Amino acid sequence: MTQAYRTMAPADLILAWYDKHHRDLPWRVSPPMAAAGVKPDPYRIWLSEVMLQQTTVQAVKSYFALFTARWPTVADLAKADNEDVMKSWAGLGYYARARNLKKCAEAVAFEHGGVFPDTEDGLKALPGIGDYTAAAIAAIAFNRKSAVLDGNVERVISRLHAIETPLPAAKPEMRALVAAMTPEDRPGDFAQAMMDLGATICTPRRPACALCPLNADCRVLGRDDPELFPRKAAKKEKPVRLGAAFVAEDEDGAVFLRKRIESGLLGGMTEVPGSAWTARIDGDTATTAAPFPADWHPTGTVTHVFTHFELRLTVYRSRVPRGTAKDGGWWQPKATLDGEALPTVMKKAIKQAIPDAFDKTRNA
DNA sequence: AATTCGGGGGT
DNA sequence: ACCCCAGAATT
Repeated sequence: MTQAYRTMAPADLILAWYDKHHRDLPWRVSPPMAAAGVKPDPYRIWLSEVMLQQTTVQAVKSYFALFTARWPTVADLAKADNEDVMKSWAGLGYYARARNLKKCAEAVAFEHGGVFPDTEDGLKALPGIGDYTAAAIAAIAFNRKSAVLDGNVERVISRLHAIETPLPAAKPEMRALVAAMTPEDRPGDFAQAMMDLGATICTPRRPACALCPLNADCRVLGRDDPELFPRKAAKKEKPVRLGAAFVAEDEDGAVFLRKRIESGLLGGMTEVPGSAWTARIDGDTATTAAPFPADWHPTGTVTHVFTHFELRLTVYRSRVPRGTAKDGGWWQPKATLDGEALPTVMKKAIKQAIPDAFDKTRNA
Protein backbone atom coordinates (compact mmCIF):
# COMPACT_ATOMS: atom_id res chain seq x y z
CA MET A 1 0.00 0.00 0.00
CA THR A 2 1.64 3.18 -1.20
CA GLN A 3 -0.82 5.56 0.48
CA ALA A 4 -1.69 5.89 4.12
CA TYR A 5 -5.32 6.39 3.12
CA ARG A 6 -7.49 6.61 0.05
CA THR A 7 -9.43 9.76 -0.67
CA MET A 8 -12.98 9.57 -1.92
CA ALA A 9 -13.66 10.78 -5.43
CA PRO A 10 -14.81 14.42 -5.45
CA ALA A 11 -18.24 13.41 -6.80
CA ASP A 12 -18.78 11.05 -3.88
CA LEU A 13 -17.64 13.68 -1.39
CA ILE A 14 -20.11 16.16 -2.86
CA LEU A 15 -22.99 13.68 -2.92
CA ALA A 16 -22.31 12.72 0.70
CA TRP A 17 -22.31 16.41 1.62
CA TYR A 18 -25.53 16.94 -0.36
CA ASP A 19 -27.29 14.08 1.43
CA LYS A 20 -26.67 15.88 4.72
CA HIS A 21 -26.96 19.55 3.76
CA HIS A 22 -29.25 19.82 0.72
CA ARG A 23 -31.82 22.60 0.79
CA ASP A 24 -35.51 21.84 0.46
CA LEU A 25 -36.81 23.81 -2.51
CA PRO A 26 -40.34 23.79 -3.91
CA TRP A 27 -39.28 22.23 -7.22
CA ARG A 28 -36.74 19.80 -5.79
CA VAL A 29 -37.09 16.09 -5.16
CA SER A 30 -34.75 15.70 -2.20
CA PRO A 31 -32.82 12.44 -1.65
CA PRO A 32 -35.27 11.27 1.07
CA MET A 33 -38.20 11.98 -1.26
CA ALA A 34 -36.48 10.14 -4.10
CA ALA A 35 -35.87 7.20 -1.77
CA ALA A 36 -39.60 7.21 -1.06
CA GLY A 37 -40.28 6.81 -4.76
CA VAL A 38 -41.07 10.41 -5.74
CA LYS A 39 -40.12 11.19 -9.34
CA PRO A 40 -39.34 14.70 -10.55
CA ASP A 41 -41.98 16.36 -12.74
CA PRO A 42 -40.20 17.61 -15.90
CA TYR A 43 -42.70 20.46 -16.17
CA ARG A 44 -41.88 21.76 -12.72
CA ILE A 45 -38.14 21.26 -13.25
CA TRP A 46 -38.29 23.15 -16.55
CA LEU A 47 -40.42 25.96 -15.10
CA SER A 48 -38.10 26.41 -12.14
CA GLU A 49 -34.98 26.36 -14.30
CA VAL A 50 -36.31 29.06 -16.62
CA MET A 51 -37.37 31.23 -13.69
CA LEU A 52 -33.97 30.72 -12.06
CA GLN A 53 -32.03 32.00 -15.07
CA GLN A 54 -30.03 34.92 -13.67
CA THR A 55 -32.54 35.09 -10.83
CA THR A 56 -32.17 34.22 -7.16
CA VAL A 57 -34.01 31.35 -5.48
CA GLN A 58 -35.66 33.81 -3.10
CA ALA A 59 -37.10 35.89 -5.96
CA VAL A 60 -38.41 32.82 -7.78
CA LYS A 61 -40.28 31.09 -4.96
CA SER A 62 -43.50 33.11 -5.00
CA TYR A 63 -43.68 33.16 -8.81
CA PHE A 64 -43.16 29.40 -8.97
CA ALA A 65 -46.01 28.86 -6.49
CA LEU A 66 -48.26 31.18 -8.48
CA PHE A 67 -47.54 29.57 -11.85
CA THR A 68 -47.86 25.95 -10.68
CA ALA A 69 -51.12 26.72 -8.88
CA ARG A 70 -52.60 28.46 -11.89
CA TRP A 71 -51.12 26.20 -14.58
CA PRO A 72 -50.43 22.76 -13.02
CA THR A 73 -49.32 21.12 -16.27
CA VAL A 74 -47.54 22.12 -19.44
CA ALA A 75 -50.83 21.63 -21.30
CA ASP A 76 -52.51 24.19 -19.03
CA LEU A 77 -49.76 26.70 -19.67
CA ALA A 78 -49.87 26.02 -23.41
CA LYS A 79 -53.59 26.87 -23.43
CA ALA A 80 -53.17 30.00 -21.30
CA ASP A 81 -53.65 33.50 -22.63
CA ASN A 82 -50.35 35.19 -23.53
CA GLU A 83 -51.34 38.33 -21.68
CA ASP A 84 -52.15 36.38 -18.51
CA VAL A 85 -48.69 34.84 -18.59
CA MET A 86 -47.03 38.25 -18.99
CA LYS A 87 -49.12 39.66 -16.13
CA SER A 88 -48.10 36.77 -13.89
CA TRP A 89 -44.43 37.20 -14.84
CA ALA A 90 -44.47 40.97 -14.23
CA GLY A 91 -41.74 41.93 -11.75
CA LEU A 92 -39.54 38.89 -12.31
CA GLY A 93 -37.57 40.53 -15.14
CA TYR A 94 -36.00 39.34 -18.39
CA TYR A 95 -39.39 39.23 -20.06
CA ALA A 96 -38.17 37.36 -23.14
CA ARG A 97 -38.12 34.40 -20.77
CA ALA A 98 -41.89 34.64 -20.34
CA ARG A 99 -42.50 34.90 -24.06
CA ASN A 100 -40.25 31.89 -24.71
CA LEU A 101 -41.82 30.03 -21.78
CA LYS A 102 -45.19 30.22 -23.48
CA LYS A 103 -43.76 29.24 -26.87
CA CYS A 104 -41.96 26.29 -25.29
CA ALA A 105 -45.11 25.11 -23.52
CA GLU A 106 -46.99 25.24 -26.80
CA ALA A 107 -44.25 23.29 -28.58
CA VAL A 108 -44.21 20.58 -25.91
CA ALA A 109 -48.00 20.36 -25.68
CA PHE A 110 -48.84 20.54 -29.35
CA GLU A 111 -45.77 19.12 -31.11
CA HIS A 112 -44.37 16.65 -28.57
CA GLY A 113 -47.61 15.16 -27.30
CA GLY A 114 -47.34 16.96 -23.98
CA VAL A 115 -44.09 15.19 -23.10
CA PHE A 116 -40.78 17.00 -22.64
CA PRO A 117 -37.84 15.69 -24.69
CA ASP A 118 -35.60 13.61 -22.42
CA THR A 119 -32.28 14.41 -24.09
CA GLU A 120 -30.04 17.45 -23.92
CA ASP A 121 -30.24 18.04 -27.69
CA GLY A 122 -34.00 17.64 -27.76
CA LEU A 123 -34.43 20.08 -24.92
CA LYS A 124 -32.01 22.63 -26.35
CA ALA A 125 -34.09 22.82 -29.53
CA LEU A 126 -36.94 24.37 -27.53
CA PRO A 127 -37.39 28.15 -27.06
CA GLY A 128 -35.69 29.61 -24.00
CA ILE A 129 -33.64 26.46 -23.30
CA GLY A 130 -29.90 26.97 -23.78
CA ASP A 131 -26.76 25.08 -22.79
CA TYR A 132 -27.27 25.28 -19.05
CA THR A 133 -31.01 24.68 -18.89
CA ALA A 134 -30.92 21.74 -21.30
CA ALA A 135 -28.18 20.07 -19.27
CA ALA A 136 -29.94 20.80 -15.98
CA ILE A 137 -33.32 19.40 -17.07
CA ALA A 138 -31.69 16.36 -18.66
CA ALA A 139 -29.80 15.62 -15.46
CA ILE A 140 -32.39 16.52 -12.84
CA ALA A 141 -35.59 15.37 -14.54
CA PHE A 142 -34.24 12.49 -16.65
CA ASN A 143 -31.13 11.34 -14.80
CA ARG A 144 -28.91 12.01 -17.79
CA LYS A 145 -25.16 12.36 -17.24
CA SER A 146 -24.98 15.89 -18.66
CA ALA A 147 -22.44 18.52 -17.68
CA VAL A 148 -24.33 21.21 -15.77
CA LEU A 149 -22.47 24.50 -15.70
CA ASP A 150 -24.05 27.60 -14.16
CA GLY A 151 -22.60 30.56 -12.28
CA ASN A 152 -22.30 28.54 -9.08
CA VAL A 153 -20.51 25.63 -10.73
CA GLU A 154 -18.20 28.02 -12.59
CA ARG A 155 -17.08 29.40 -9.25
CA VAL A 156 -16.57 25.97 -7.67
CA ILE A 157 -14.67 24.60 -10.66
CA SER A 158 -12.56 27.73 -11.13
CA ARG A 159 -11.37 27.50 -7.54
CA LEU A 160 -11.03 23.72 -7.44
CA HIS A 161 -8.72 23.82 -10.48
CA ALA A 162 -7.30 27.35 -10.07
CA ILE A 163 -8.34 28.25 -13.59
CA GLU A 164 -6.57 31.40 -14.74
CA THR A 165 -8.47 31.84 -18.00
CA PRO A 166 -11.10 34.55 -17.51
CA LEU A 167 -14.80 34.01 -18.17
CA PRO A 168 -16.51 33.59 -20.52
CA ALA A 169 -13.54 32.19 -22.49
CA ALA A 170 -12.99 29.55 -19.81
CA LYS A 171 -16.43 28.00 -20.18
CA PRO A 172 -15.52 25.13 -22.55
CA GLU A 173 -12.61 24.18 -20.30
CA MET A 174 -14.86 24.31 -17.24
CA ARG A 175 -17.58 22.26 -18.91
CA ALA A 176 -15.05 19.56 -19.78
CA LEU A 177 -13.89 19.45 -16.17
CA VAL A 178 -17.48 19.16 -14.94
CA ALA A 179 -18.16 16.40 -17.46
CA ALA A 180 -15.13 14.46 -16.25
CA MET A 181 -16.30 14.85 -12.67
CA THR A 182 -19.99 13.97 -13.16
CA PRO A 183 -20.82 10.47 -11.87
CA GLU A 184 -22.79 7.78 -13.68
CA ASP A 185 -24.95 7.38 -10.60
CA ARG A 186 -27.14 10.29 -9.45
CA PRO A 187 -26.01 12.90 -12.02
CA GLY A 188 -29.07 15.02 -11.18
CA ASP A 189 -28.24 15.11 -7.49
CA PHE A 190 -24.62 15.81 -8.35
CA ALA A 191 -25.62 18.84 -10.41
CA GLN A 192 -27.87 20.16 -7.67
CA ALA A 193 -25.17 19.46 -5.10
CA MET A 194 -22.60 21.47 -7.03
CA MET A 195 -25.02 24.38 -7.29
CA ASP A 196 -25.92 24.18 -3.59
CA LEU A 197 -22.21 24.08 -2.80
CA GLY A 198 -21.62 27.25 -4.81
CA ALA A 199 -24.66 28.94 -3.27
CA THR A 200 -23.92 28.15 0.38
CA ILE A 201 -20.21 27.25 0.83
CA CYS A 202 -18.16 28.31 -2.19
CA THR A 203 -19.70 31.79 -2.21
CA PRO A 204 -18.41 34.83 -4.11
CA ARG A 205 -17.39 36.60 -0.87
CA ARG A 206 -16.02 34.99 2.29
CA PRO A 207 -16.41 31.37 1.22
CA ALA A 208 -16.73 28.85 4.06
CA CYS A 209 -13.76 26.76 2.93
CA ALA A 210 -13.46 25.07 6.33
CA LEU A 211 -16.85 23.48 5.74
CA CYS A 212 -16.25 22.53 2.11
CA PRO A 213 -16.24 18.81 1.28
CA LEU A 214 -13.67 19.54 -1.43
CA ASN A 215 -11.25 21.63 0.62
CA ALA A 216 -8.59 18.91 0.50
CA ASP A 217 -8.75 18.92 -3.30
CA CYS A 218 -8.96 22.68 -3.89
CA ARG A 219 -6.07 24.13 -5.89
CA VAL A 220 -6.72 27.69 -4.72
CA LEU A 221 -7.28 27.22 -1.00
CA GLY A 222 -4.05 27.97 0.88
CA ARG A 223 -2.33 29.28 -2.24
CA ASP A 224 -4.33 32.28 -3.36
CA ASP A 225 -7.42 34.27 -2.39
CA PRO A 226 -10.52 32.30 -3.43
CA GLU A 227 -12.41 35.57 -3.88
CA LEU A 228 -10.19 36.29 -6.90
CA PHE A 229 -11.77 33.31 -8.72
CA PRO A 230 -13.29 32.89 -11.21
CA ARG A 231 -11.24 35.37 -13.22
CA LYS A 232 -13.51 37.61 -15.24
CA ALA A 233 -13.10 40.03 -18.10
CA ALA A 234 -13.39 43.67 -17.03
CA LYS A 235 -16.90 45.04 -17.30
CA LYS A 236 -17.79 48.34 -18.88
CA GLU A 237 -19.45 51.18 -17.07
CA LYS A 238 -23.17 51.83 -17.20
CA PRO A 239 -24.29 54.91 -19.12
CA VAL A 240 -27.11 57.08 -17.82
CA ARG A 241 -30.22 57.59 -19.93
CA LEU A 242 -32.90 60.19 -19.35
CA GLY A 243 -36.58 60.19 -20.15
CA ALA A 244 -40.01 61.47 -19.27
CA ALA A 245 -43.04 59.46 -18.16
CA PHE A 246 -46.63 60.68 -18.14
CA VAL A 247 -49.14 59.48 -15.57
CA ALA A 248 -52.64 60.68 -16.42
CA GLU A 249 -55.49 60.15 -13.99
CA ASP A 250 -59.10 60.77 -14.93
CA GLU A 251 -62.06 61.75 -12.76
CA ASP A 252 -62.80 58.09 -11.98
CA GLY A 253 -59.25 57.47 -10.78
CA ALA A 254 -58.26 55.46 -13.83
CA VAL A 255 -54.69 55.63 -15.18
CA PHE A 256 -53.80 55.79 -18.87
CA LEU A 257 -51.69 52.80 -19.97
CA ARG A 258 -50.36 51.41 -23.20
CA LYS A 259 -48.54 48.29 -24.43
CA ARG A 260 -44.89 48.21 -25.45
CA ILE A 261 -43.81 46.52 -28.66
CA GLU A 262 -43.20 42.78 -28.37
CA SER A 263 -39.46 42.90 -28.94
CA GLY A 264 -36.61 44.52 -27.07
CA LEU A 265 -36.49 46.04 -23.62
CA LEU A 266 -39.57 45.20 -21.53
CA GLY A 267 -41.02 43.74 -24.73
CA GLY A 268 -44.75 43.11 -24.64
CA MET A 269 -45.15 44.66 -21.21
CA THR A 270 -47.48 47.47 -20.14
CA GLU A 271 -46.22 51.02 -19.60
CA VAL A 272 -47.31 54.56 -18.96
CA PRO A 273 -46.66 56.81 -21.98
CA GLY A 274 -43.25 58.40 -22.14
CA SER A 275 -40.46 59.85 -24.22
CA ALA A 276 -37.60 57.89 -25.70
CA TRP A 277 -34.80 57.16 -23.24
CA THR A 278 -31.72 58.99 -24.44
CA ALA A 279 -28.42 60.31 -23.17
CA ARG A 280 -29.70 63.90 -23.29
CA ILE A 281 -33.16 65.35 -23.18
CA ASP A 282 -34.47 68.66 -24.41
CA GLY A 283 -36.50 71.17 -22.46
CA ASP A 284 -39.87 70.82 -24.19
CA THR A 285 -40.21 67.05 -23.76
CA ALA A 286 -43.25 67.58 -21.57
CA THR A 287 -45.16 69.09 -24.44
CA THR A 288 -43.83 66.97 -27.32
CA ALA A 289 -43.82 63.45 -25.82
CA ALA A 290 -47.06 63.57 -23.82
CA PRO A 291 -49.84 61.24 -25.03
CA PHE A 292 -52.32 64.13 -25.23
CA PRO A 293 -52.46 67.80 -24.29
CA ALA A 294 -53.07 68.31 -20.59
CA ASP A 295 -51.85 70.30 -17.62
CA TRP A 296 -48.73 68.21 -17.10
CA HIS A 297 -46.69 69.06 -14.06
CA PRO A 298 -43.52 67.33 -12.80
CA THR A 299 -43.79 65.27 -9.61
CA GLY A 300 -40.16 64.21 -9.30
CA THR A 301 -37.67 61.70 -10.68
CA VAL A 302 -37.40 57.94 -10.36
CA THR A 303 -34.17 56.07 -10.95
CA HIS A 304 -34.09 52.51 -12.17
CA VAL A 305 -31.03 50.41 -12.93
CA PHE A 306 -31.20 48.02 -15.86
CA THR A 307 -28.51 45.53 -16.82
CA HIS A 308 -26.66 47.84 -19.16
CA PHE A 309 -27.80 51.39 -18.31
CA GLU A 310 -29.24 53.51 -15.55
CA LEU A 311 -32.52 55.28 -16.24
CA ARG A 312 -33.65 58.56 -14.70
CA LEU A 313 -37.29 59.26 -15.46
CA THR A 314 -38.92 62.61 -14.84
CA VAL A 315 -42.51 61.76 -13.97
CA TYR A 316 -45.29 64.13 -15.04
CA ARG A 317 -48.84 63.95 -13.77
CA SER A 318 -52.13 65.38 -14.92
CA ARG A 319 -55.81 65.23 -13.97
CA VAL A 320 -57.98 64.98 -17.04
CA PRO A 321 -61.74 64.81 -17.69
CA ARG A 322 -63.54 61.51 -18.03
CA GLY A 323 -63.60 60.46 -21.67
CA THR A 324 -60.24 61.94 -22.64
CA ALA A 325 -58.93 60.42 -25.88
CA LYS A 326 -57.55 56.93 -25.55
CA ASP A 327 -55.68 56.50 -28.84
CA GLY A 328 -52.98 53.87 -28.54
CA GLY A 329 -53.84 52.92 -24.99
CA TRP A 330 -56.55 52.39 -22.42
CA TRP A 331 -57.79 53.67 -19.08
CA GLN A 332 -57.11 51.23 -16.25
CA PRO A 333 -58.99 51.58 -12.93
CA LYS A 334 -56.57 52.05 -10.05
CA ALA A 335 -58.14 49.14 -8.15
CA THR A 336 -56.96 46.73 -10.85
CA LEU A 337 -53.54 48.26 -11.57
CA ASP A 338 -51.77 45.55 -9.59
CA GLY A 339 -52.91 42.81 -11.96
CA GLU A 340 -51.46 44.52 -15.02
CA ALA A 341 -48.25 43.49 -16.79
CA LEU A 342 -46.36 46.41 -15.31
CA PRO A 343 -42.59 46.03 -14.97
CA THR A 344 -41.02 47.42 -11.84
CA VAL A 345 -39.82 50.66 -13.41
CA MET A 346 -43.40 51.47 -14.48
CA LYS A 347 -44.77 50.74 -11.03
CA LYS A 348 -42.13 53.09 -9.66
CA ALA A 349 -43.21 55.83 -12.06
CA ILE A 350 -46.90 55.44 -11.20
CA LYS A 351 -46.17 55.44 -7.48
CA GLN A 352 -44.12 58.60 -7.90
CA ALA A 353 -47.11 60.38 -9.44
CA ILE A 354 -49.82 58.67 -7.36
CA PRO A 355 -48.30 57.41 -4.10
CA ASP A 356 -51.33 55.31 -3.11
CA ALA A 357 -51.96 53.88 -6.59
CA PHE A 358 -51.18 50.30 -5.52
CA ASP A 359 -52.76 50.58 -2.08
CA LYS A 360 -55.43 47.87 -2.26
CA THR A 361 -57.46 49.09 0.73
CA ARG A 362 -57.75 52.63 -0.64
CA ASN A 363 -58.67 51.63 -4.17
CA ALA A 364 -60.86 48.61 -3.54
C1' DA B 1 -17.00 37.36 -29.27
C1' DA B 2 -20.06 41.17 -27.70
C1' DT B 3 -24.24 42.95 -26.72
C1' DT B 4 -28.92 42.95 -25.16
C1' DC B 5 -32.02 41.61 -22.14
C1' DG B 6 -34.60 43.02 -14.88
C1' DG B 7 -34.66 43.17 -10.60
C1' DG B 8 -33.34 42.41 -6.05
C1' DG B 9 -30.43 40.91 -2.20
C1' DG B 10 -25.82 40.57 -0.06
C1' DT B 11 -21.65 42.92 1.44
C1' DA C 1 -21.09 51.47 -4.51
C1' DC C 2 -20.37 47.06 -6.35
C1' DC C 3 -21.24 42.28 -6.81
C1' DC C 4 -23.87 38.46 -8.27
C1' DC C 5 -27.64 35.57 -9.40
C1' DA C 6 -29.44 27.50 -11.48
C1' DG C 7 -28.34 32.36 -18.88
C1' DA C 8 -30.52 32.82 -23.63
C1' DA C 9 -30.96 35.04 -27.91
C1' DT C 10 -29.30 38.11 -31.06
C1' DT C 11 -25.88 40.55 -33.62
